[in-house]
Amino acid sequence: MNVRALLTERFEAALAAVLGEAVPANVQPAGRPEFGDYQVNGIMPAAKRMRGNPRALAEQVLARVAIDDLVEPPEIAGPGFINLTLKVDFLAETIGSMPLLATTAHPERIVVDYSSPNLAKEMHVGHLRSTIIGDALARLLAALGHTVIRQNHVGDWGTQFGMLLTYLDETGANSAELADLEQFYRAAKARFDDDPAFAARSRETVVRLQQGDAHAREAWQRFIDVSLAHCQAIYDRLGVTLSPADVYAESAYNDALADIVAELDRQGLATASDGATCVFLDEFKGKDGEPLPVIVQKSDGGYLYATTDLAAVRYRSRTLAADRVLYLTDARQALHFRQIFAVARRAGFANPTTRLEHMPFGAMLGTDGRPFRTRAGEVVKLAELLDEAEARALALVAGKNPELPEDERRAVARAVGIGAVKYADLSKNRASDYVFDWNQMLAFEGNTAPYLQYACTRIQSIFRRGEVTPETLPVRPAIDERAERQLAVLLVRFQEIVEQVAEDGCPHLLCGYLYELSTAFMRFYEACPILNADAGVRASRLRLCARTGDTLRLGLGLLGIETVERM
RNA sequence: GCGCCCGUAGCUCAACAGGAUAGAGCAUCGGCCUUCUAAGCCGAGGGUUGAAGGUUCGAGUCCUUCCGGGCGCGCCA
Repeated sequence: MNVRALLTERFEAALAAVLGEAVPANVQPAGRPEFGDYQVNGIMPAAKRMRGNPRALAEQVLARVAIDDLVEPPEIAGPGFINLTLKVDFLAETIGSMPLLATTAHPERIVVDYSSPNLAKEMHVGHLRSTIIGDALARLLAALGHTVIRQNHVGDWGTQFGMLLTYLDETGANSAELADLEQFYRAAKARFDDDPAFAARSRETVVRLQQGDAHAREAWQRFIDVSLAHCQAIYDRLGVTLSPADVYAESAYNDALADIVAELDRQGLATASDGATCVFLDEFKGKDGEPLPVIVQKSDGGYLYATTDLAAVRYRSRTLAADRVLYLTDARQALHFRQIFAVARRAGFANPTTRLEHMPFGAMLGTDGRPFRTRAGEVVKLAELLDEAEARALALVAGKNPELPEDERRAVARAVGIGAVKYADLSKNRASDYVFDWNQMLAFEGNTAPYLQYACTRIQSIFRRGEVTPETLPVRPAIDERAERQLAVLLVRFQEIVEQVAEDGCPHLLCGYLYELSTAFMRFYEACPILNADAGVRASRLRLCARTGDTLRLGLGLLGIETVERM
């Protein structure tokens, strides 16, 4: 149940009845404990528009609003806030009988375009954000009952493939030698830069490849297969839900590109400019107000990523029948996607009802605050990052809990290490730049995955020790102590947080919530004896534990983070 | 030059639609393990939210100017 939405609905109905028009109630979680659990902030702006007295309006609204099943008698505070305190009965009933997460009444078909590495190179830290944030959103949207279509738009067709295939051809490299893609890429690049004849052959190879030359295609396929296998190994290790079936590569759009340009031309949107084919839209101006082009075909006849992205929009909107398409890419591509979406709308490649949303994320910075540049030899491969994370976690687990058997210790280290890496990324607002810092990422304290995982194990441990199964517990908890109440109020907020993340695409909100929930649980755990309490209280507190554990596990699950029995 | 994003405690980050006294973690200092896992809990210090104006009952949030950083701007993706 979405408590915030419920309160908003009730207050907006009352506001509409009083004012005769719809105005936002702006219900938010209360900023301070003394203000209750939620506060209504919409009275003051509404009163201002009506040139009325906010407190008087608040009284009128309170006379009309039907909320006594949910909250204690509300208070009007300050210039016109309404403070709401949830009834203990409502908290107990919600925790006792409402599902953790209700599915949406309006399921949609949602394409999530994420990860999308370039297959010319091995995956590195630069691919982390798209992969991890995208996967969390895909899981979360699916859990809300939407139909999620994952699209891994891998780069398998760029000009650098000419260089790689030519080098592959010349060296006759086998699969084992290809295993280190990074090394292979560097060697090919060095050759390309040093040897003009090799560079020329590379460019010819691109042309042959795009013409469908059998030999070139065979070598290309061999290379792609190796590279994709690398990616899949990383996905499996990360616990990312992408599979080979989700790969829909750039090359898949090849056959549509000519038609995209032809269609733009047919509609009079295409303009020849310096030999290239461009689309100019009024809303995009460059310096001195001169129009900014979207180039869809080069002067040599080749197509560009803009063309491919337009074809992808059309495929997703028409063929996949998406209601919504989410693009998880670098913020640097913001202008590109604004242009693509605008052109796609104008040309009718996207149905008018399809929502196209770029969900950008910030740049990768080093600890010095400078942009994290991928100079040759300085990229951190994802595989190495994950090795390091697991090794650090293993050392920590061994120190903290030496009694754990070897195999379990390894499993815990994996969950903790991988979880820490994913959570470090998920817990930060994706719009901000991202400081890549080993120590920060692998510090297992505070708002981190291990803290949340630890809270889960504490709960598990209580049930083990008490030899209690949650099914035997009473449905409704009694909520008497302050720590119990604070925990309960957070527990009933889960639905509203998940729905907000689904809307905004910001998993850090869910992270913040889960962390807050965990700290509330830790305080409850310190303040309220559970197993040693009298039978009635004990059962009630175990019910709160069970609900907290279920919420944490589900929440972490939506983020793609594993939990363990003990650690 | 034009445009987009960013600037919050020493560091890394929050602050949800303009709401009430800007919050966490790390680091620093001080407490708490003979009772459910101390990866924990409790407490202390630490801020002119880059600067200056403006809008209003109220601004970290909106507007203007400036400073500082990042990125983008015709045939790479």
